[in-house]
Amino acid sequence: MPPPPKLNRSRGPKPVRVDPEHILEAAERVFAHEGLHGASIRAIAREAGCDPALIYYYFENKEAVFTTMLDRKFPPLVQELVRLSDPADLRHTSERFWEALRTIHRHVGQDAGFRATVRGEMTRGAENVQDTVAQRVRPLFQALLLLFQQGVQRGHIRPEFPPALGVFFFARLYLEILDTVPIMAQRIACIPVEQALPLAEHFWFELYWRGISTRPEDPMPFLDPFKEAHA
Amino acid sequence: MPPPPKLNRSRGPKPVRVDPEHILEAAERVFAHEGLHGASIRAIAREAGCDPALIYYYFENKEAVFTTMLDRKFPPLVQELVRLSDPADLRHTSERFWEALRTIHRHVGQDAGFRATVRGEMTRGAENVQDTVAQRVRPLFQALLLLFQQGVQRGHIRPEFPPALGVFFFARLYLEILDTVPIMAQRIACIPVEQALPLAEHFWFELYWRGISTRPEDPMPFLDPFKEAHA
DNA sequence: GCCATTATTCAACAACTGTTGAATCGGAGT
DNA sequence: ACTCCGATTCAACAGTTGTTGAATAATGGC
Repeated sequence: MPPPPKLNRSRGPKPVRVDPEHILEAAERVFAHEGLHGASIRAIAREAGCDPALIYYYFENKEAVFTTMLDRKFPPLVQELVRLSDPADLRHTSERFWEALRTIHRHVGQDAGFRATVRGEMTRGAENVQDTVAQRVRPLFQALLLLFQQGVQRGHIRPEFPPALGVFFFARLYLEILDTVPIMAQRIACIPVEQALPLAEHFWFELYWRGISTRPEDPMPFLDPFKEAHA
Repeated sequence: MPPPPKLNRSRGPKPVRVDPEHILEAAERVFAHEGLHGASIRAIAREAGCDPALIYYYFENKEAVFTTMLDRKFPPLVQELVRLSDPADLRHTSERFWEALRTIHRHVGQDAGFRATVRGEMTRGAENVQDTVAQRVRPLFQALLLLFQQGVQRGHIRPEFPPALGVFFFARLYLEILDTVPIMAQRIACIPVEQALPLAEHFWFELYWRGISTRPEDPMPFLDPFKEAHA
């Protein structure tokens, strides 16, 4: 008796092609909750609505999916920050830094998964993954460094503050705020989550600028004031 | 032919008993690199030099190992911070905050794994694990909040700064510095790692205090100055 | 010397992981 | 009509995971 003709009618091209883009978007969502290590190929495939093997058809392995995802996210952000650090921009340094903050917010503010992944792989990931991430972060760091140094030259920023540290505090700690303020607000401090983040951004920037500024008490008119009660 | 008498002489009590303490210490080391999700019972057992099943003899499951570990670490830290927030302590608020920073450093500064785990499970962990962690963090938060509020009352801290945010920035961002400065120094900014962390702590505190202080320009004599060149 | 208890391991379970080779289907080219 | 190729899936691989039930050895009490 010949084996019953398995009704694998599902093989072959689908009505709508599952292209790499589609897989990357699914991967992003899955990496979000799980991190690089925790996100399984099967979970990504499930999210993308295809078979795990199809992912290997388009990508060499799991790590390639991850790095390709990075390469889609980082360049636009870096480009915008590079434009911001143009020496011809003569606005006050505090305002340019505020703009930098908003730029970062626009690019990665909605994407907790991306941030968690980058941070996770940076601090805990395997050696080569750390390198991969660091490579992408470095130009971002360089752009902000330029901005910082211009601030020192123009007398807006305290010259004794180590620029590398200044940039690190600005960017990395801001990401940390995006990541943890919602959770802390909810679980520890019992602040309504929607108010927590804008409030935190405002006061983080204020604190930061006072910290590095040569004239900490100067007003920052471009910052919308939060006059209402604070928890 | 009867099955050969398996020479399982290794069963039964060992010459030295593997007590729960020993397992917890091993678990701490393993959670360090891997996080709660990534650390396997088998890896912990290997580190402790026993069989995985023995861990289930002492602990209900993996999560129980984790929470027991938390319960050994948190209380001493909290206790010390509570002592620090005693209203009878009349030193200047900046000095007390600096002491709080050093206290945190003493308790969790050496233990990157503990920090990574707490942070990881807090932001990414399952719902109930998040609760577990939050429960342990809350008293710590409360102690620092008290310190902050005393600072406001004594006129040292800007009253318009939301206290919850102030405390959050202080503690959570400091942990972030402990975690990421070494890596950033090495991979991005190319600063020697040994110098990076003390430098970062110093300037973080300075920045923070200027940010929340009513008199940001006042000197802080208790801070050892870093007069040497900064990268 | 027997017995119960305690500490320890073994061996297996089912579920999951990254990855691969072969199979299949649909359409384009000729 | 035939062939070829790109897109897709199936089924399996070897490994790892959390967890458990039974087996075993040493120890202490009687």
